[in-house]
Amino acid sequence: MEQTDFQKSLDNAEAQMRKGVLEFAILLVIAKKKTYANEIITQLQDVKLTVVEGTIYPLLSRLKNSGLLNYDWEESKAGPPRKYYTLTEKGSRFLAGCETQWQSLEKAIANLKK
Amino acid sequence: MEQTDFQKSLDNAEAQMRKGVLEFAILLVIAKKKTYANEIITQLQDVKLTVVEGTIYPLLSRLKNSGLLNYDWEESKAGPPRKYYTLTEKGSRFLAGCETQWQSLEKAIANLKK
DNA sequence: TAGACTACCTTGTATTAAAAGGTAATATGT
DNA sequence: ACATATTACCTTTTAATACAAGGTAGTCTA
Repeated sequence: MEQTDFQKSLDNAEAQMRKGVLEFAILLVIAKKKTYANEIITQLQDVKLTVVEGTIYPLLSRLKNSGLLNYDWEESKAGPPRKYYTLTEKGSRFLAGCETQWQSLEKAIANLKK
Repeated sequence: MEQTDFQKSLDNAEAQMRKGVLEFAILLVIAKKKTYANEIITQLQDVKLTVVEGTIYPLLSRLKNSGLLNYDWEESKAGPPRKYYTLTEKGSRFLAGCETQWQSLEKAIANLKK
């Protein structure tokens, strides 16, 4: 019971950290190559960043509406058509900004440990 | 107007990242030496992690209620008494868990860049 | 003794991740 | 050809929480 609560708090802390970089992580995935929602989820899973559909769809829409992403429909050989997302020029600039912020965050944590 | 929106989005992304590590950052500060709310705010400010009172008080209470922190009142030479926080044994274990998660997050981002 | 300063805390609001549920297109097995 | 499974899209509701704003009280100084 005690251990369970502790683990729950730790899981929550992990979730908080993950949330913080989610947008950044998604942009990194799309920057590498055009992809669609389910593939992004898999890619993030591979680096231990679990995200679910209910999270990613609204987020992709938000990024699209902000002009950071574009998409085009593409047929699939094994299922319904997919929305393939790419970065816009604005999205690339935004990603660059995120990288800077990420570095500054890494520096901040490193400094706090000193 | 365009530039303003862009900057707003970036600021938002920065805020998200900051939020994600806030709890971790606060624990790191307290781990170094016992401190009180306003001093924590200053310390975080010094490493470019801006936090305000309305954020930190509820958070400290939460951590206290979870058994991760303790506090004791101490007189001040220049103002009202202060609540000095320290890590409990459980808090130390929790912090260790956070460090592990942070490292795994750094690894995740590094992998996504490859 | 009035004002400034420092410290504590609470309430209301907005954002947003995640849970849960829903629609539709294609493929597969019988 | 029809039912089922799979893959893909999306929306609605809920809960957590950072921050803005506002409030109380102790201490110091002029």
